[in-house]
Amino acid sequence: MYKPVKRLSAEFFRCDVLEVAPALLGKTLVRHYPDGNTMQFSITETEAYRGEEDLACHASKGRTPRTEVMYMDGGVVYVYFIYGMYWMLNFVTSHKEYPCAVLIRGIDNIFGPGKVGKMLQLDKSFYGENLATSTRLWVETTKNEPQKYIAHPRIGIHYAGEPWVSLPWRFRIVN
DNA sequence: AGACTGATTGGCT
DNA sequence: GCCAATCAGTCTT
Repeated sequence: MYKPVKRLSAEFFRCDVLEVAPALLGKTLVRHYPDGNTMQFSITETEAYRGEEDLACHASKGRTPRTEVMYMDGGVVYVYFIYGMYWMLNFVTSHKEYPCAVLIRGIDNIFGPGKVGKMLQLDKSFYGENLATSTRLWVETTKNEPQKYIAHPRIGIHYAGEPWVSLPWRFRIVN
């Protein structure tokens, strides 16, 4: 049965990041490029960062100019530049004053958040982009059923220590 | 004003 | 497994 494709509303992002992160798997990420082209990608891997108490979350160091957007209501974009090379794409979730975000680690056959950001041609101007109203980046539902996934520990956060390095907060589609 | 670090990637040992 | 590339944000002086 056909189900119309439609953009995810802000409400989709305004619940627990541990619900939103796996729910984004299989959803369609749409990018309208400056050259006029539009491309769609299926989200294949996500990772959850949850509040100041999560020592792997950037907000664990408190509210700063960089993390400010994470303290907004869910449904906006958090991008940051890292290792002098990569723009990382995150969606802010939950509600005001509870800084949580989902890192997009994989889309289609692209594995790795650095490569995702490169493919999407992200830059600082996407900081705070509203996913409900943006004309260049948003997420749509698909006609597919919810995707099966496996949860794994998060990558590249050894500095956070236990229990954060071991929590299965990375979600990956399985066939 | 200067030093350090990192939610990565790709290349080399 | 190790390490360089490369720089904004953050912390220290």
